[in-house]
Parts: sequence; C-alpha cells; structure tokens
Amino acid sequence: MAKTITIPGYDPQKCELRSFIDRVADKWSLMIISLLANSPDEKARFSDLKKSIPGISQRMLTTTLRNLERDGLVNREVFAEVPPRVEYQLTKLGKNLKVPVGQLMAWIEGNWGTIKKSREKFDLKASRS
Amino acid sequence: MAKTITIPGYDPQKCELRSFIDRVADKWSLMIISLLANSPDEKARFSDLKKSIPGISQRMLTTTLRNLERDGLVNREVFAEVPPRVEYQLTKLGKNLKVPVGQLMAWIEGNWGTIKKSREKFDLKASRS
DNA sequence: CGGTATCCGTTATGATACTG
DNA sequence: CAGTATCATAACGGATACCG
Repeated sequence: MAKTITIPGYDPQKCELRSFIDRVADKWSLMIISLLANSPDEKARFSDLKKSIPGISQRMLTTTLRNLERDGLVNREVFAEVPPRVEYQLTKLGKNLKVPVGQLMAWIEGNWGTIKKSREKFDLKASRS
Repeated sequence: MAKTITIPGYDPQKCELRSFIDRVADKWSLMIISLLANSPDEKARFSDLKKSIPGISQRMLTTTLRNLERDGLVNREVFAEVPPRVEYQLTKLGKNLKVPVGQLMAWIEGNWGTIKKSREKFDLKASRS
C-alpha cells in the first residue's frame, strides 16, 4: 500500500503551495525579482526591466509585474511626468524573498554546466532506442 | 535612455537561465523535489509520489519525473518484480539542489499568509474600479 | 513612456483508455 | 504498479495596433 510522504512544517492541503509556485515559478518572475534585487535601491523603471530581460514582450512584463504587485512583492509608483515614468521596487516582503531566490539563482549558475551535460547524455541515449 | 541592469556573476545571454527555470519552476518539479528530499533515503516509489501530490495526474507525474531524470536531479530504478516497482531517488546533484529549494519552500510557508492577504486587498481594490 | 485590447498559434496539461 | 497513447481543451504568451 502506498505511503503518503509529508514535508515537515508544510501541509499541501492547507497551504495552497501551488498558487505561489505558479508565481515564483512562472516564465519571468524569478528573473524580474533578481533584476530588481540587483538594481540600485532595488528599484527600476519599466523600460530598464524591458531592456534587461532578453526576449520578454511588453505584455508579459506588464502582466508579471502586476502579479508580483498583487502578491505584495513589488511596489509600483507612477510619476506624473511627460513622458510618464513608472518605477517598480521590491517591497519589504520582496526584499525578503530575495534571499532564497538569490540562492536558487546561484545554485543554477553554479550547476548549469552539469545539468547541460546530463541532458545531452540523456538525449543521446534516448535517440539510440 | 534605458539602463541595462546586470546580475553579478550571471550573464543572461550566456547561461540560458530560462531553460532551467522552466524545469525547477514548472508546475510540479519543486513539489516532487521537496517530497523526495523528505522521504526516507530521499527515495520514493511512483505510487507514493502520486498519492502525496494532490491533483497531479499520472501523465504529469511521469513527464515531470522524466525531465528531472534528464537533468540529472533524480535517479530512476526499476525492480523486476510483479507487480512492478519503480523507485525515484535524488541524485547527488538533486540532493544538492535540496538546499536552495528547501529554503524557498520554507520562505513560502512562512510568508504565505502575508501573500494571501495582499492578494485579497489587491483584488478588492481592483473590483472597485 | 508605459501601458491596454485583441487576435491567434503553441504548449501544457487533464481525462480516458489501454498495456507489460 | 507503472506506465504509454490519444484526444480535447485551457492557459500561455507573442504580435500587432492603439491610447493617455
């Protein structure tokens, strides 16, 4: 009979982990959080973010920032200027998240080579069958 | 003129960060890694994982495990028994990833309440416009 | 500059049925 | 038990056009 594995201090039924994973783990969020974390004052304007993230569309940048704002990770400040300026800054909660996210990014950076090799090996083996 | 923000020690052009984020950050991977990390011996069989992850379909569990295996994070061992038994175990690399993933999960666990409140507040404000 | 609205193809994922 | 195969559909996300 199958055993249920449990994670200490975490109940998958109670905490809808998935809801948050969908945020941290979507296509652009981690990237945006890392960029903000490494900006002066942990703050950047829309166009800077757009320029700093290769391949992101305006639509997705807007959408992702809104979601981060909704989660209280990012603050949005509009300046009444012409042309308009909008700045995004990590909130206290966002700055806090910076730590684990930074460690994850560092891990990826450090192990990317190994992962790539593993993928090649796996794909090669798969193609021979 | 827009400034490009850079992350120290990480070049978005060189390391295809996105490829890996897509893995760690997809719908089920973090969950599976955490479960394996908290299993005895960091090892569990297919049916245990299935039972421990509310809502996952058999297809997605298979797919996700294959991808984790491809990245060298998880090892798959088939036992020639009837009925068959298949065990998945974190590799050395996977055990290593455990650390940053665990911290992220702990962060989520600790801040989930705050995030939920922020969402409610945001949605309420949005509905009044 | 920093959006929003719309259209639309691609991908991700669930349901279901079948298999060694 | 642990898959695979097939189908259907929902969600994602890019391109484009337009606006304050």
